[in-house]
Amino acid sequence: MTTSKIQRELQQKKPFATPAAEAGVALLRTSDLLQRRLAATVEPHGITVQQYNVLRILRGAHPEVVPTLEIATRMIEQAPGITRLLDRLEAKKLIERSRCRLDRRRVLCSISKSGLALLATLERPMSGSLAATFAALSDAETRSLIRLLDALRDSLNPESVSPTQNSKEKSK
Amino acid sequence: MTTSKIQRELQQKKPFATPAAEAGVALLRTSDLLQRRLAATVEPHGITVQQYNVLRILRGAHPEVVPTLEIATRMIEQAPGITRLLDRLEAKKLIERSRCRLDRRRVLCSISKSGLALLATLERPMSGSLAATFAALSDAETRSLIRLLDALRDSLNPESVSPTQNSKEKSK
DNA sequence: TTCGGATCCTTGACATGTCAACCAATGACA
DNA sequence: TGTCATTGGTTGACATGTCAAGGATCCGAA
Repeated sequence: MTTSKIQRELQQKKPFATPAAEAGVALLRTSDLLQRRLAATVEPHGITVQQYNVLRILRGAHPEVVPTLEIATRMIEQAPGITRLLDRLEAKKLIERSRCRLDRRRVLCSISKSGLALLATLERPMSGSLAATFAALSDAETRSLIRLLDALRDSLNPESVSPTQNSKEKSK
Repeated sequence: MTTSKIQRELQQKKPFATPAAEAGVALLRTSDLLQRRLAATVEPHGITVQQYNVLRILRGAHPEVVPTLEIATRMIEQAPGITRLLDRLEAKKLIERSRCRLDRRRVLCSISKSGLALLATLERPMSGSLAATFAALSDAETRSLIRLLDALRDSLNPESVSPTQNSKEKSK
């Protein structure tokens, strides 16, 4: 075909210069759409996708607790965002926070009973949204997609960013 | 392998329930990383990736002009976000806006000379970042990825959202 | 020609994310 | 035991996105 699907979606006149450019746009756009679908799924329950992810992390660790910055690492986000995200979750009583006794700098987080209940409620809708989305692909295709994305993340790791990328010096 | 790559990245204890769940997380996470890399690429030049995309759209139409809502459609965003995004671009003198004479409700946007110059400057760094990212994949793999993502977007289109998804009525 | 409903944005209020700067606690070393 | 860099988090200022509501304009029918 002469015009690609994504090109039509964007009503773009000119074709992409490289396959990489097209794949990049396709990746960002597809992810954005998925993000929106998932957001629409959790939104009626008063949380965002990010908040949902934090709850999942905390449930995964349950009954152990997780320090704030470890959550930040597992999400991709910066710490300040996590602090406030946790503030909101705590305000909704979906998590609990307490200072670590051994190291009083640390704040330990854990999921509350209602947090667990909310996750249970969201289980079906969320896996339904995912299933509906990936119904477009066969199992083999889904696994293939996973493999390709895994390879991409390898070259996207902060460490492997080429020198020309970095405008800011991070030396000590 | 018993534990997937993404599972290790998230330091997740439990394996994914379904391939769809794993693929969903992989998609969102990979896209987020790409988004960050691209953001780091344009940031030294004082714009965001979204602003860059708007400039690309306007350059694509140049010398024709584009009404605000058409930009909103091509980006995935809602209109209010676009208005303010355009405000910032106009403040930086990268675009120009004017009322349409035939239909005074419309605001027509076009890229300015310095907008074009900025895009020219960003050409190399941006395609470099994309190339570096997709260097991890062969051409055939990149095309395969594009195809899989295209298929996903088909089932992610707002129209094809299953009824149970929609909490809000959108009937007229 | 004038009224009412659509269309195209824009504005206000608010959620959330980022960077820079800060505070508090820890831990190592003099 | 005092000092000081490091670590873990929080706060402030600001950018950007969302939803709801509000102009302004257009258009078609009475």
